[in-house]
Amino acid sequence: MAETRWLNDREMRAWDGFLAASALVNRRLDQQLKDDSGLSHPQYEILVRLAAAPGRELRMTELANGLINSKSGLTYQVTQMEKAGLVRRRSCPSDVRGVFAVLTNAGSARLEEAAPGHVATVREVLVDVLTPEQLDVLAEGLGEVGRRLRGRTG
Amino acid sequence: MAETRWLNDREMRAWDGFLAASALVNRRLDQQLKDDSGLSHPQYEILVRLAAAPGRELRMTELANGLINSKSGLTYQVTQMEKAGLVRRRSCPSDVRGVFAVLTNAGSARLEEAAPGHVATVREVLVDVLTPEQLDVLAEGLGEVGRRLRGRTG
DNA sequence: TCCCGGCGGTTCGAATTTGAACAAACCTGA
DNA sequence: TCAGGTTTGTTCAAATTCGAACCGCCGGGA
Repeated sequence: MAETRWLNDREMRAWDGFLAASALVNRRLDQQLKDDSGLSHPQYEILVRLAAAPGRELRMTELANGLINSKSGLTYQVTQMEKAGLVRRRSCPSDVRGVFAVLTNAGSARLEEAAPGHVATVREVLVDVLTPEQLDVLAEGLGEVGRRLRGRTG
Repeated sequence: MAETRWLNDREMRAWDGFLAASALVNRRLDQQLKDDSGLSHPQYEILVRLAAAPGRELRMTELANGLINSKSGLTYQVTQMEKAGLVRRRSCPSDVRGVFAVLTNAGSARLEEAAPGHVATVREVLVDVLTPEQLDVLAEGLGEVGRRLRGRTG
């Protein structure tokens, strides 16, 4: 076991800041979405992804790989959203095992309804707090962080 | 309702990056801690805070305000950790309602044991991925984000 | 002294999350 | 054609989370 390289002051401040911001932002987002739209953050993310997907549908696995949650977690959420009429399941014609999650019109409407408030909160808690230069650094740095982590199974 | 100011490309990239990194980093951290030390990330955070506190003890409320989780969530975790012998409850002499969470020697030992692996992972997923300049921007920018959010009740 | 609003923690129930186990279908190579 | 390993999505039990309700206690003012 090599000698531990502890974090110096600069590194510690960055790490603490990241961790705290991460927790607080997520909490706030969840709260705002639930209060204003009755959607959880994971559910909102699913709607966004489906809305952006060609044909407004995605395979369960693709959806899970996005980042949201584990496979089983996704199954749960999609089931909930299906009950709420926001999403519909469609079996894949070329692979019997496969399942598409399809965005319904109701789901699309719900998303459009929730989006403005969500964006406003995103600005309030993060985007409008930072300068354009800071935003660029964030995009580049954290983008790389995410890229390196993506692909690991959970 | 004012016109919605949607996110431009730069803002979107920053936001996506932040969100993805946040989720992925947290997932990875949780996994590493659990695998190597049998601690959850919340539990690790509690140990760190207590270790840094004068007398190695903190009031429940102070601990909850840190950021971890809701009051009830903290009650749950402290109970778990008490069962595991990592922490002990001590009632506050000057206020019957008050409760201190106190770090035990076992808790302290457990933390020292877990820390090297944790720090290594923190470096691997974030700190060593970024340049010193990026770390500074992160610390400053996200520090401000956190500061603005802190103090809201969950 | 007594009353009342607020604080500190816990308890409760409901919702959500996760990993492991599972069953079925797919695909590759012999 | 067939065996074997892999992929897909679901099910299951267990752990964790949250918010709301709750109880007892604190402190200030009448």
